[in-house]
Amino acid sequence: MKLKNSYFFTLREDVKDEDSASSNMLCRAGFIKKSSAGVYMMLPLGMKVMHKINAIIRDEMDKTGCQELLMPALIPEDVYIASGRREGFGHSMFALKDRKGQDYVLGPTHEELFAIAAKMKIQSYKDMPFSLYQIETKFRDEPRPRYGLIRVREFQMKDSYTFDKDEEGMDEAYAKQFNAYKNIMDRLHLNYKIVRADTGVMGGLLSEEFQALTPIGEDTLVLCDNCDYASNIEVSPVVSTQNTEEEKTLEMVETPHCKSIEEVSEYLHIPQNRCVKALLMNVKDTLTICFVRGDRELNESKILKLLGANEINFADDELIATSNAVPGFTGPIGLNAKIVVDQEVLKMKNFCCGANKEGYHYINANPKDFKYDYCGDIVNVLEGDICPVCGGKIHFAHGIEVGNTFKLGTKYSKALNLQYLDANNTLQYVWMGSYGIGPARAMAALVEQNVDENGINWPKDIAPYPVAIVIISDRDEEQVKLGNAIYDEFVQKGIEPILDDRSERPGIKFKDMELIGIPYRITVGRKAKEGIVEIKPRIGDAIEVKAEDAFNTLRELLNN
RNA sequence: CGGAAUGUAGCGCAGCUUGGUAGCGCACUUCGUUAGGGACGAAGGGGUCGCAGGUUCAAAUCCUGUCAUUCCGACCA
Repeated sequence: MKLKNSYFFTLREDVKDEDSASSNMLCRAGFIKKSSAGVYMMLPLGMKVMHKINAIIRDEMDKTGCQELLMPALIPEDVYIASGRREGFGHSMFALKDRKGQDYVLGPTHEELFAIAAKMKIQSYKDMPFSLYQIETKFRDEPRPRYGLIRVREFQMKDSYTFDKDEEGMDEAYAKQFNAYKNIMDRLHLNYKIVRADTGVMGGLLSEEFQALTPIGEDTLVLCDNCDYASNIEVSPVVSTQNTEEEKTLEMVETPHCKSIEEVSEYLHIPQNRCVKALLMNVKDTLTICFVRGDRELNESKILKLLGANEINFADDELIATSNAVPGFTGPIGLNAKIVVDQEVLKMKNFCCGANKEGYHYINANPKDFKYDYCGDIVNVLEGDICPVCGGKIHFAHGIEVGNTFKLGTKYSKALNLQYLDANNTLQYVWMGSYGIGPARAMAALVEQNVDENGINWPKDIAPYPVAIVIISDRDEEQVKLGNAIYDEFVQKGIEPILDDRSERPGIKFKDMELIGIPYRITVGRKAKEGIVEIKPRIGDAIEVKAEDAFNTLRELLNN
């Protein structure tokens, strides 16, 4: 690309309304531009990077024997009603009507259509295994788009689907895809962790996430100091220990105006982890009161799973009035409401909890003092908790979910009646897996991991162009001639460079190439007449080479 | 969906309290000087002040409504 006569611009100042290093830099460097909330234009430089990322993804998918196709984005709503997911996605689905009044949605993910496609092919067990993928635009009406390309409402996703006749086959297909995902992450040079995760709205048997590590990541990852345990906090089990001290006598004490657990803890000089707090929730319009250790927080996925519910909210005053609970002083003893107790609470002794009486708490409460309806692990782990695998200590990290793999089992084949005849001539359901990667998220995550005060620092294979040839002065004929000659040689030999042939001062050209993150710069300057140019990496010192050696030297640098 | 804020030139902002010729920096155009790390001088071009309604002789400014964007929550692959 020759910059003169190209669509190329950079911004000197930070961009308002961009809230992360990656989105700010990508906007300043002219890769992307926000169009509306959570919707971006992908500009030419951004497209270059997307193509490189997608090429790696396609290569690894093709290697597993996965075949590429393309599904529509515009899909009749019925398809999702049939699978039972229309309700599950709810408002996060973009919905519209055609001129005849027919209901359509814009696809948020495509299990249904792939199952329908599979139906056209699968009749017998001999028709499997096979796998399909696409790179397509997905639409999800996120309540709160954020962090540039990281949480958006319209985005490209590579999604693949595997079809097998039994669980064993699915496991094998999963392993192949999983391995391809590892290769993709490695080739993208992402710093990532693979963690166990909740299956969420996808359903199924197993979900693992490929998480790019960065402090702005929206997911909390639970890692062990000692072993390689790695899990998304939403499914990390809490390992609790039985308190063995002797039970004391239950006693009601005055705690005037102490509503929060912090206030109670401070007033009574009892640490928060020796208190039990109440969370007054609304589950299916029933007041559901959860009791957890004072310093814990409720884990939404865990409690929904325990109760078999889809949604949980805080209870309103009206709902609270259906019981004798006193907000701020709610305790499990003598409480007439649906009670869910965290398993850890049952191992506590002589704890403090609300007395269901304004201004009073109990001390020395014990599990034998109250009844409950449900018990389970319903809280988040904390840093310093015990690793469920090795007993070591756990710590947190934050990640961006770049990829996700699911063993779906027969959930969708059952919903959509995807069956085959086995060797005994009986109908069986197909076993499916689904696998997603967000290429633009990967791009944003890469920038988050590779950015400094001068701009982006792309990995060599991902950069929009691996090298920029900078002509110091466009009024120096020899420089212009040599710069163009080197450019032509590179193009002819298969490396596509940028040629900065603009009439700008050198400083501007250097700054721009650093901002957009070109890994190497060939500077054609004052020694051009001697046939000597400089090669400078994005970070590091320049070397001088003869112009005729520039290509080979650079190829070496790119390959090492 | 709750709480808060902001919409003024391509980008970043001031002006609004106290109504009276629409401004600054960057970017852009022309000329000159400059030329290996975001130059300097001079002269210029560019804006339905988010939109609609109201008050007023007069509205970027005051009032009402509305839309959009952002932040904190809730929510979320």
